[in-house]
Amino acid sequence: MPRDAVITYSIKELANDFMVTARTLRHYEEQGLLSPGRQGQNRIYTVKDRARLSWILRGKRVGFSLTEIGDMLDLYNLGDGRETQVAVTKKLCRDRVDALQRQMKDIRDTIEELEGFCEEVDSLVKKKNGEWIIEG
Amino acid sequence: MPRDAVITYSIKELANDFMVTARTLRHYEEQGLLSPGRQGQNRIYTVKDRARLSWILRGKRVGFSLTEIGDMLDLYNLGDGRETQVAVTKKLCRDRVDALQRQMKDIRDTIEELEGFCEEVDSLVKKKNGEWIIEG
DNA sequence: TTTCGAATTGACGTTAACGTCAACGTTAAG
DNA sequence: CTTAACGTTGACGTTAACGTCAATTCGAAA
Repeated sequence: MPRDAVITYSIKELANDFMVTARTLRHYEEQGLLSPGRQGQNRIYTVKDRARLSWILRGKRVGFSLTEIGDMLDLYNLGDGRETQVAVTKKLCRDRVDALQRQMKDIRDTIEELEGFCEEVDSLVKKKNGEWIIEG
Repeated sequence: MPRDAVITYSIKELANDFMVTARTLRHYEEQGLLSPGRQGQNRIYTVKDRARLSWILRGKRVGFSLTEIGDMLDLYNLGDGRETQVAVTKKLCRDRVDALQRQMKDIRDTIEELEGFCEEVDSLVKKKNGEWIIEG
């Protein structure tokens, strides 16, 4: 029972919730992607850490490496509004978006190809049946 | 100059065309993804090999592993029209398509987030300028 | 107080997808 | 004939993203 009303998670809780191992969370921390607080020696994860992890995992699913994800998370840590930094950040952002859009096209094409193949298989079977071929 | 009118490619030609190394093509062959003919000792790639390679690389771009891509290419080698095999093949196909569609959603979400962040950065700068803050 | 479960920190192992390098064969040009 | 360019087969190296295991430590329950 939490003494305060602050929602936190143990490493295993968070790991289970996101279907990853505790080792994975420690690894992400080693890589600087997460930095949970400590309660004594143990890690305690907040809701913000949760959101961050969610972002990380989605990044992975779309094919980014951990270092790339780290870079993207760093973008959020601007703080200083130096004009050049802002410009750089926005360019990186747009580059990412472009890459993702190219990836979407690839996926669409692959889906089409797979569905086309699926139909091909169907018609192949029907043809066989049409010629009264019961089994190959 | 080719003696016949059959279009073929050397390993380096193909590699250059697709912006990969020769080693990569040999690696794909080791993994059974490609099986070019030989002219003496040298590999000769046909137009079919080209198409296969194109498929492989697109598969990579959408996040499949080489073994997964190999499995998918094997689907095309049905030949035997055994009913069960056909069913299995179609299920694998559909599973792939589902996975790809989930991936598309992830990508769309990520794009949204990135664009949202981009605008956030913009408004942050304008605010600063509105308050006559030239530089952070 | 002992014991148990959950967490921690090293540190080394593993897999995928190539990179890199050595040693060698072939062919066309000078 | 010899050099260069291109190709070949091992075979070992590398990086990323964790897995795995050993040796603790800590807090709560029996």
